[in-house]
Amino acid sequence: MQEKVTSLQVAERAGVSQSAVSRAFTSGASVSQKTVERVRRAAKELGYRPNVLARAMASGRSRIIGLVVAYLENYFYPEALEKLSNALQEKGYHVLIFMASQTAGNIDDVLEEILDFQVDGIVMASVAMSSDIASRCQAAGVPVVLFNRKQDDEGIASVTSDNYTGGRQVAEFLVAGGHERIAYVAGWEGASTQRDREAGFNEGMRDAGREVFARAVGDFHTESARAAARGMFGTDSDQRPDAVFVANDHMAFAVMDVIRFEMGLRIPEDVSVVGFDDVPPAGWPAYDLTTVRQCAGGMVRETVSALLDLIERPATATPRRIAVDAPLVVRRSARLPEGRKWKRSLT
Amino acid sequence: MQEKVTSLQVAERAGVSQSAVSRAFTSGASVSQKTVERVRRAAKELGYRPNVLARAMASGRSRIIGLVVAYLENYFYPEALEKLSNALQEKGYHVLIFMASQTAGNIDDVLEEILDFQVDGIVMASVAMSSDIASRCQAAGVPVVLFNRKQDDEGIASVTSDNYTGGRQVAEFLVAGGHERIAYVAGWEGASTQRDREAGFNEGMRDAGREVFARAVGDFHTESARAAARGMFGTDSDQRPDAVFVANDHMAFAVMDVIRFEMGLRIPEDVSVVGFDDVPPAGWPAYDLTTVRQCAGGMVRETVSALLDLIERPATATPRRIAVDAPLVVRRSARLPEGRKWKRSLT
DNA sequence: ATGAAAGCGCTAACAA
DNA sequence: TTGTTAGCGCTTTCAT
Repeated sequence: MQEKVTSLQVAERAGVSQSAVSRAFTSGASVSQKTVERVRRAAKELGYRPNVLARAMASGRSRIIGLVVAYLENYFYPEALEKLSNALQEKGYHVLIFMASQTAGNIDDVLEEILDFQVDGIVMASVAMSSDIASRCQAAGVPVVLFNRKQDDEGIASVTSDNYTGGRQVAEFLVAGGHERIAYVAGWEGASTQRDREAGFNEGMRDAGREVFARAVGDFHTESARAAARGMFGTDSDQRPDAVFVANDHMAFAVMDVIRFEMGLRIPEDVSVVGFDDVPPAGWPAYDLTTVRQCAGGMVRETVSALLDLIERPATATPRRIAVDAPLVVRRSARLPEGRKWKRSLT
Repeated sequence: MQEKVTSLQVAERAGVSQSAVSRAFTSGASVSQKTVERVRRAAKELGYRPNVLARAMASGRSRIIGLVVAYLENYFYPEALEKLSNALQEKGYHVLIFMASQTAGNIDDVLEEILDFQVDGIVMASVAMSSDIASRCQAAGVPVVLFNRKQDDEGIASVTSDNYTGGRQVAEFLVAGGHERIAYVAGWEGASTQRDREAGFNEGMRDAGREVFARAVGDFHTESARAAARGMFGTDSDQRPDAVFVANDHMAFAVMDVIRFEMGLRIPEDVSVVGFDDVPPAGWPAYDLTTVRQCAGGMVRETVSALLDLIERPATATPRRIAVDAPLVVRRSARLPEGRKWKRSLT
């Protein structure tokens, strides 16, 4: 087992001071090109690499971002996580993961643990955060960005899709499709995504002079969504919705399966289904789900940019609250309205 | 923004030495109960929490585990990641994520970055690692466990399913089902999982006095798998397989979709399909896929146990190479053989 | 541009 | 059990 190589040893070998070694590995430090080369060569010969932890200690900046994530069951999150980690790596930051159960107390504990690591910033994905928690981070001087959740509090940075407009579009689309009995399957009601999607949907319905025919709660979980669908569609044909907007894709798949395989109904002939997220399975032929796309790439870009701004320019940066465009992706799970406005999407 | 509270300040307030504070926060240290209480109280009043990075520096143990992961597209990994992170958190370790593209050079860079963090251990998931890389870690004194991959080298710890036996069972199952033309869709051929699954499958076929009717490579990707399926099933009925074993579920979904929606064939009446992994969508009614279950929970347990053993007992521990049982889960995507041996699974 | 020196906040001998 | 002391490996003034 190879001994640990320190900057001091490199310094000796290169015939410079230890600080020179430090500077040679610090971009933007004031060192001559010559020194850098000598140090770099000595370092290579010795197999030296700077110790990130020591650097973090001395500089007070760890270049670690804490990511709190509640559940990876929704396939939107793995994709987002992958992109987030990549984007941060490119900026020289790394992601320390914290799985949090939705249980209230847990988030608090997790937060303490995160702060213990002296992280430079925190991304909270799919976590309903009390403003109290946010202020604790502020107090500790650690910027936070909510990902795919938001808070009423203006002081808390967040990046979401434009859930409201997304929900609204679905209402317009289903009304235009000539549906008579349009229902809604809600996600977990503590989530801002759920609330905004439903609010937009309701507003769209109201503007069309329509009412939501039925509503059930699926809590963003497969089993609850199935139960909701059974209650909603297990009745006579004139009491049953002929279209349903489901608050996310993960539940929409469950709802579609109940409709087709338990109720024996056809999609979209008997029932149109629309989801939200556009996770990969939505594009698989077995579902071919019309849905509102959450652009993971765009959301991640905004998140990274907002967070790094807060970290690197704490004086001037203010918490952004961003809503990324969320276009409707028209596939075959829902009847296509007449007219050129609604065209089937190519993917 | 609250000032940083150090152990020294706590010590002063509690009227003890700074080391006493350190001990009060170290389990198993020799401190009197009385001191612990006084320190804890002072700490609470000041809002003090130990700085993990400083502790890591001083002790030489970061309690950080580096996780290298190549792609989260296969839904087996999100589940495994969630469980792994949780299991490690319980043991007081945390997970630092490194996304690696499959590109060869990239893994090397990523490895350097990981080592810079002075991680206590490394889990490499779904990464084909050269033994060279492994020995570099050994040299640096950092234990590595491969997750869902293995190496010929005996010195490298790994945890996989029993892919060989899994593949074998599939052959037996499909032969027992009375299939005449049994085909195989391979994953990326650089992966040990692919090779072991195929080897077991081939062996099972051979033992039954049968040959594999057709073979194509899907590289573990949706699009390649679709292409493979098109080539395989786009022919006359007597030249077309009546059963296919696909090297993982992710590809199996793509293959099923091509068979049903492009070729217009029925599953399992015309073609039986069997996958590998048992990711959640395999249980969804739209697929209802017969598959070999990779028990993520069990694999994670073994991984954590093997890794912590290596970390905490470096003297005695030897790299384990574990193969976790992988049972066949019988659903409706494949014709059920006669007899009591093969019973439909309940889930 | 370079070096000397003082920490960053903690752990770990060593003494007492 | 407790306090004292010496680092862990780096960054960062401050001189030069």
